[in-house]
Amino acid sequence: MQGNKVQEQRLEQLPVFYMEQIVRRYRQLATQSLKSHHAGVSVDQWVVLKQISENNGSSQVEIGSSTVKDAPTTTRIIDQLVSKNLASKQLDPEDRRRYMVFVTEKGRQLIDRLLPVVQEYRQIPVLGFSATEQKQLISLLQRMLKNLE
Amino acid sequence: MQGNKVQEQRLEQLPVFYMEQIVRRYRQLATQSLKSHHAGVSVDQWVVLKQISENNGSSQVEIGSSTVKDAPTTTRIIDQLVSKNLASKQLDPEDRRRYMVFVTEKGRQLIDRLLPVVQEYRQIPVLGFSATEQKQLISLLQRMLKNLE
DNA sequence: TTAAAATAATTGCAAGTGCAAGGAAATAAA
DNA sequence: TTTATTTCCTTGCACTTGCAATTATTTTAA
Repeated sequence: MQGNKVQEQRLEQLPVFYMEQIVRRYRQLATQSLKSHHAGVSVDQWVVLKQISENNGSSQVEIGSSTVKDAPTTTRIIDQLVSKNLASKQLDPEDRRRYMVFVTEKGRQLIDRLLPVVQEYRQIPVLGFSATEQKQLISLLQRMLKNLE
Repeated sequence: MQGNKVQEQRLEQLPVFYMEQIVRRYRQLATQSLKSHHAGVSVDQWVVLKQISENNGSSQVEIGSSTVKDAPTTTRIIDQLVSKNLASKQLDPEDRRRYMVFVTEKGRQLIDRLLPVVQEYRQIPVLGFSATEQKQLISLLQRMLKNLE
């Protein structure tokens, strides 16, 4: 029976299988690290806050596209930052559909304080990787992403 | 000001940044593919169902550990499969804490029907990858995972 | 000028996930 | 035996996320 059996494929041979675990554990690690430093922000909030600071005054869609999050998610995260007084929104007078998003002074201070913390846990997954290996990895990942577009 | 500025790190240099996108798009692709073939099961349900079929009669913790999902998630997915008549649970008479999980005939038929579909979309992310590159990738991912343990 | 289409942001909802807590049964220790 | 610990599974809750629908505004086309 089943003479034409398709070749079996184990989960352990699927890159995505590992990636799911890596992403999950990495997020746990990051969450934990932020918490232990009393960051007061989640991983996503951190990423968006940092991105705002690098594009101060840009719109929510711009923030969203640079962090690769959809519009509703971006809205919600920014609102969380605003309610924590780390960011502020201001209607763009030249296009009243848009909000210009800014980092507050408190937000900037938080960034300065957390930057070294973040830099540190970001290195953990690639501990022991040579520069070449890191580039290789990134390149492979970019190709995968392209395949999925 | 800020003379000792930490070296900036762009999101585009973070492997995890790509992995999140890859995982997300891959899941979308898989979901869509299953739906277009009227699978009637989600991606996670598929993975668990397949895993059950390869370890017929094993307990939920065993299923969970082989798919790397936690106990509550495993319970819920299995219950979904049971309610769809694709799997069945049966108390282990020798250890009445455990349930032995089985694939039903309907479940087995579904697996046979979906296997080629799944095999196909699983190849998409690594299209154009040589065997060597795939091995390299897996190896790098395994090292990352180890770093995170 | 008016109508249609596109864009920015928001809201609501269904579904999934992680985590903590709890119940039942088995095992180990007292 | 009795008690304590461990294991397997389940339940509840808070939180996130993807998706569809909606509003307000701007841009394009008629």
